[in-house]
Amino acid sequence: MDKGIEKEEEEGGGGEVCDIGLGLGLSNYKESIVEPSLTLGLCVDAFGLESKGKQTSLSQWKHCFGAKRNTEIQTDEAATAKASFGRASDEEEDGGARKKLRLTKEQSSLLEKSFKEHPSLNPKQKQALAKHLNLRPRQVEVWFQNRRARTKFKQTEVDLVFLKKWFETLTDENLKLRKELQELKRYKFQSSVNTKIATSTLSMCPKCQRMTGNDDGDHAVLQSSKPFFFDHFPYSATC
DNA sequence: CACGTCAATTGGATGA
DNA sequence: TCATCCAATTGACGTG
Repeated sequence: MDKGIEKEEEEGGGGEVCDIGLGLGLSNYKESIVEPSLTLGLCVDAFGLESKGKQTSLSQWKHCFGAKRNTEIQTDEAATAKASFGRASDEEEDGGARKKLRLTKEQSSLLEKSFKEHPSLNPKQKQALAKHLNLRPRQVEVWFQNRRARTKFKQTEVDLVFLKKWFETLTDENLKLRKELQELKRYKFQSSVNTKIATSTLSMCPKCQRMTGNDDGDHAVLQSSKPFFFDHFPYSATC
């Protein structure tokens, strides 16, 4: 699970929050962590709550520190004023309500380019990309996840169009085959009727051993050919 | 203001 | 147990 990381990262960058009033002893958290984490437990503990949920905790956090919003806005404005690549990674510095981050064109295009090269990142690539884009690794990871989801969705749409067309083709084919079958049945019936009529008026010539019509003294020979309906459908609909 | 987009979150599955 | 992925969802923001 990346929950641990998520927690660290999303709550990380909490330096400013820390500065504005959650003394928190964040330094106790992990000295090795570059971006000190603001654990919800701090707020929760402070109010004797047990909730571990992120959202809950965040709302508790907001609830607990109503003044935060101003700081948030200030932070945001400050962040917006920064250079493009610097902006995104500042997004969660307040550790408060989620704010919408828009990646810059440069960041997006580089991520796209990277995605085209390899739709999945190994940790090294992720780290390098994050460093290069001045984003947190988690942000890069999330971007790739969302990007894969978008790709899959688009592919599904393409597949859907293809399947619809295929379905139409098969429906047409099915209709053609049914018609052909009906015709064949009709001709078969007609043929059997004709045969009955023919046999009732035929007799064998004792001389040449061929079938002749009774009323035809010229030995009009009946060719033993294919039934007449055979060539009506030289090509099956399946061809 | 409804709606679309997209970064971010959540929770479950899976493999090492 | 941990890292990673995915699906579903949330929420901020831009736009018509």
